[in-house]
Amino acid sequence: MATIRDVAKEAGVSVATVSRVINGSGYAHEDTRKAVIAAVEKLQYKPNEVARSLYKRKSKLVGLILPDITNPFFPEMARGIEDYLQREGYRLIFGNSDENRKKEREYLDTFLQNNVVGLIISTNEQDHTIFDNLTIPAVLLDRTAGHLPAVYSDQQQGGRLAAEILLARGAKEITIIRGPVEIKTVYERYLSAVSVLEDTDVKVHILDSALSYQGARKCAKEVFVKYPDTDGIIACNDIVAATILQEALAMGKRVPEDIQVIGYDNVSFTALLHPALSTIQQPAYEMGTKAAEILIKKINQEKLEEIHTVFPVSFIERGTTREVE
Amino acid sequence: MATIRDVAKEAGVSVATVSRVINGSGYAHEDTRKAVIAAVEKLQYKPNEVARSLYKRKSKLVGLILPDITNPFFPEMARGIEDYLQREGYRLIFGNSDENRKKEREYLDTFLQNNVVGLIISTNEQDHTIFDNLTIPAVLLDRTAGHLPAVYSDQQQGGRLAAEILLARGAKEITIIRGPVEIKTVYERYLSAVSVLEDTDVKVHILDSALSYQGARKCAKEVFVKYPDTDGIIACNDIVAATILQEALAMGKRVPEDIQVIGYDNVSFTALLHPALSTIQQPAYEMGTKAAEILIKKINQEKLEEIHTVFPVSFIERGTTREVE
DNA sequence: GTGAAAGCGCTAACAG
DNA sequence: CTGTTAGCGCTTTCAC
Repeated sequence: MATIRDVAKEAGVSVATVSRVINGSGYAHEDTRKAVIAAVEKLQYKPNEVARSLYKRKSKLVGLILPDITNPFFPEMARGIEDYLQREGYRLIFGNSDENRKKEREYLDTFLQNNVVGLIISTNEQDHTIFDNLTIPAVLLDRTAGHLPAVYSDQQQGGRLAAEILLARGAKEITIIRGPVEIKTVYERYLSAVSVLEDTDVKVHILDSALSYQGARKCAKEVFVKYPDTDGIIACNDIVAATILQEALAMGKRVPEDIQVIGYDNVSFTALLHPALSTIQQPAYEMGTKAAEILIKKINQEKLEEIHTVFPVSFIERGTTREVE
Repeated sequence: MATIRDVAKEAGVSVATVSRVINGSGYAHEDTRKAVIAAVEKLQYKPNEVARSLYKRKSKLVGLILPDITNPFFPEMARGIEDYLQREGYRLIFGNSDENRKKEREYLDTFLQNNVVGLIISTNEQDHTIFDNLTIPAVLLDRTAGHLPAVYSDQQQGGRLAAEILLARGAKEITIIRGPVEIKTVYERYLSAVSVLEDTDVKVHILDSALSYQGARKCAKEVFVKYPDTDGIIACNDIVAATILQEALAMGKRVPEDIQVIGYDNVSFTALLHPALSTIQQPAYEMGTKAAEILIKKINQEKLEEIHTVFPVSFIERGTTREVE
C-alpha cells in the first residue's frame, strides 16, 4: 500500500502539500495540485483511514447494534441505514445483541475503541446509564427512550388500528397476543389495543408470546386450545400472526370467515402467505434511513428540530381480514 | 477516554510497562503488574484499537460484503459469521453490494483503508482480479471460485435431489425455474436438475426468474399461463417457490395433489406457509460459521486442509410434495 | 524488570 | 503557496 510519503516523493512535494490537495484544505498551486493528483492516480493511493482516525480522533465508522439480524424486521432497517450511510461515505460496524445488556456493552465498548463517530442502536436498556457518558452521538431505533434522539413508529396508533379494524370487521371474541413486556414498543401497542377493546362488548383474551419463530409456534398451539372460539387475533408481530394463521388453517378454520388475524410490521413474507396476511405496517426501511440521517446531522453538529421522530403506521389489508366496503 | 499514559502515571510506571502487562508480552514484576491492573481498573482504561491498528498494521476488523441483507437467505449466514467472529474478538464491518462490482470494489477499498484483517464476501466476480492483489486473507461465501478459499453447499446434489424427488412423487410435467445465470451456484443447481430430468420421459419446461420478491411475482404470474398443466415446480429459491405456491393456491389448485413445489434454501418463513414448503436446505448458519472459522485460521497463518468446503444439502419434506412411504 | 525513544500514516499549526 | 515538525495512542526494540 502506498503511503502519503510515496505520493509526496512521486509528485516532488512534501507530505503536507499532498494532504492539502487530498483534503481540499489550504491553498495549492494548480500545477502542484495536478502533479499530486497524477501521483495519487499512478500509485493508486488511498489514504489510510486508521492514521486519519487516530489523529483526528474520529473515524468514518458508525456502530450499529441490533437485537438479531435474523429477525426479518431488522434487515429492512439495517438496509435503510446502510444505504444512507454508504452515500455519505460512512461504513457500518455491526453486532447482534440478542437484547442482552452485556453484549450491548461489549459492542459499544469495542466500537468506541475503534473510534466510531456515531451509534445507532435498538435497545431496551431502560436506565440509559450506558449512554449518559457517551461522547459520541447516538440514536435509538425502533425503541422509545428519554433524552436521546429516537426514531420509532406510532405504537399507539398501530395498536388502536388493529383493534378498530377487527371491531369494524365484526370480530366478537378477540385474542390479543402480547409480546415481551420488556420491549416497550411492543408493550405499548398491546396496551393501546386493549384500551380500545375494553370499552366494547367483545370478549377479549390475552396470551403471551415471544417474538421468535419458536415462541410463536408455542403460542399458536396454545391459542386454540385455550380459546377455541376466538374469531379475531391481534398479533404482536408478523411471525406470530403467520404461525397462528397456519395453525388455524391446519385446523380447518376458514380465514377470514371463521377467524381474522392481523399481524404487525409488514415484513416482506407476509405478502406471500395464502391468504396473504393483513397487517400493520411499520416503515422499517424509512425508519432506518431517518435514523441514519439524524445521526449524520448530529455528527455534523447540526441542530435537530425534534428529538423524537415518530412515523405513522398504516393498515395493509390483505386476505386475513374481511374487507368491508 | 483514558490513554495508556494516564494509566502509566496512575500506576507510577512507564507506558512501555503498561503495554507489556496489558498484552502479556515481556516480563513484569508481580507487584508492578498488580499496580497496572489496578490503574486500568480504576481508570476504566480500554486500549485505543485505532492506535494499535496503526502501529501493527492490522486490526480486529473483518469486512463482510453480501449482496443484500434484505434477502432472507443472508441474515442467517451473517449471523453465523458474526457469532463466530464475536467470540474470537473480531468485529464486522459490513456492506451490501447488490451484486454490483463497483460497490464491491468501493467497499473493499474502504475496508482495506480501515486495515481489516480479513474479508468474507459473496460475489460472482469471475475474473478475480480484485482479489489477486489482495494482501489479506479472503473467503468466498455461497459462491464458487477458483483459487480462493470458499464455502458453499453442494449445488449439484441440491438440483439432483429436487428433480429426483419430484420424479419419485410422480410429477409428469415439471417446470424448472431458472434463476439468474450469472450466479454460478444458482445456475449449477439448475443444470443439475435438468440433467436428471432429461433422461426421463417427463415433460420439462424452463422459465426464468429473478431471486427477488418482485421478480418472483412476475414469474409466478407467467408460469401458469404458459404451462397451465405443469404439476411440479422446481424453484430457484424459496421466495420464488412461495410466490408460485401462493399463485397456485389462488387459482384453486390443490397442493400437493394437483401440483407439487420444491423450494431452495429453507429460509425460515417456509415453515410458516400453508401448506408448509418442501425445500432443499442449505445450512446457511453453519456455512457462515465455517467461513468465519476458515478466515480466522488463515489470519492466524494456520494451514488449511482444503481450499473449498462444501456442505451437503438436504431435502426438507413438508406439505408441498406428496410424501411417499 | 523497566524506561526512553522511535515510528505506524496522517493532519494541522507554524514558518518561511 | 509550500515545507518542517509535532503529535494522535500505541507497541517494540534497545539500553540500562
